[in-house]
Amino acid sequence: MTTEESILKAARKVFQRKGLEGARMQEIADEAGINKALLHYYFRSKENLFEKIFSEAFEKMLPAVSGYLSEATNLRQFVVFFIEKYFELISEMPYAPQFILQEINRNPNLIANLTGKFGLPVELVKELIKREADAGLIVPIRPEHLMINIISMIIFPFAAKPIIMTVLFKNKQQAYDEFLNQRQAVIADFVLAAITIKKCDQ
Amino acid sequence: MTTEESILKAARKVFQRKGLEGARMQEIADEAGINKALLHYYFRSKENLFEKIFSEAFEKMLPAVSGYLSEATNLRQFVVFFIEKYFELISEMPYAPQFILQEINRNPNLIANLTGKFGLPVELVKELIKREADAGLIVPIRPEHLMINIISMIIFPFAAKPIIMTVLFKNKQQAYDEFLNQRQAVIADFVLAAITIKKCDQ
DNA sequence: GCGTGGTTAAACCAAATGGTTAAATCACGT
DNA sequence: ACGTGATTTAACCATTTGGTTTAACCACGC
Repeated sequence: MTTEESILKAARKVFQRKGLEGARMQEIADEAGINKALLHYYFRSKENLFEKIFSEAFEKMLPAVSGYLSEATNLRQFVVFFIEKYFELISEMPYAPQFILQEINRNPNLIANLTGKFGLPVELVKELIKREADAGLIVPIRPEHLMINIISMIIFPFAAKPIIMTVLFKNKQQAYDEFLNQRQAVIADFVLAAITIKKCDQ
Repeated sequence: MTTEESILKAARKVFQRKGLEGARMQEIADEAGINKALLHYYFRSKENLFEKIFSEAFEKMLPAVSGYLSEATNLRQFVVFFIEKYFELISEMPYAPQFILQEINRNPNLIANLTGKFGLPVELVKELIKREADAGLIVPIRPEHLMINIISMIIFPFAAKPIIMTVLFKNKQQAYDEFLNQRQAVIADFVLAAITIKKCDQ
């Protein structure tokens, strides 16, 4: 691992836990196993480094999903595939959502710089919903609600990990990890059950 | 409104948007329409003021719900009532969840001071689920997953407001507010549809 | 009128922090 | 051996920021 990589790794960790204002350059240097001078030798300023970490996280979290989804031919397929992909994504960067939300909350301008570059496949979902609702296969639901429902159920337990672990699992790390692992399947079942109209062909 | 109240109101606003480290005492004073000297005259230190705002938010968000829920006699009732109450709560303090999550993420010790004072009605839900699943009324589901699913779908759209408003609603405040208003009913329908087993008595 | 407590203004202090600098060292290929 | 870029050390600077202090002011009830 090059020095630059270890700096970025350290910056990711510190920024994502503490936020821009809470992070200390010294802490990032320590975490990277180098000193402050070298840190500035690589990345001139805190803002500079932060901007790299933030946009990296932002770009990874949003558009990654929408890309390979156009293939879905029915809603069930879409839902299962979407949940699978998004779960993979967030498992790799569990702190990113909380980090992004906090920083945008603190400085809404951050969103302006990145707007337009991304999107959710609302149009596709809208079409799938319309077609299958007309065919009596699923309950009609606004695509925005469906998407947000799914994303909420995936992201929130990662963002709220410390609280949930305390309130629901007596701080047992293992019990919580097991809980998280179950969720991909649980959410898929939950969503499909919620939107599917069951046939009564008895 | 007394000076103390206006300080607390200002502190709530600034702390919840910027976090402990991002907040400036001067900004809180300005927001309250007073000067820094008076701010310290009322609340000796930043930590002191922050602690008040944080534990206030924390205590309001968690246990408020679990109290008046023991009355529920069936799961449907519980779900509807829980969603209604939690929605009321969060509508009054939409920034609280994001704030709490961020601060706990930054300093996990914050959770230790408050542990044990609260809880979610998992036992009650577990009983209701068991009874009605045995009776073939609902799909069996771990109570923890059900609770987290519901809470996720309620909280997340508030926490992610700026992003969702941009990605899904072209920054139209009105469209987003309308979306949020729909969610109480949408979530209730969604959850009930997900857990209910429909009778085929044709 | 007078004291008391809320309030302001402005200057001030000490600590923390982002950032710089200078000199020395180290590792490496040439 | 030499040079170059990476790295360290340590001191240093300027700014920000939480917090204090002092004096004056104001409104109020007694």
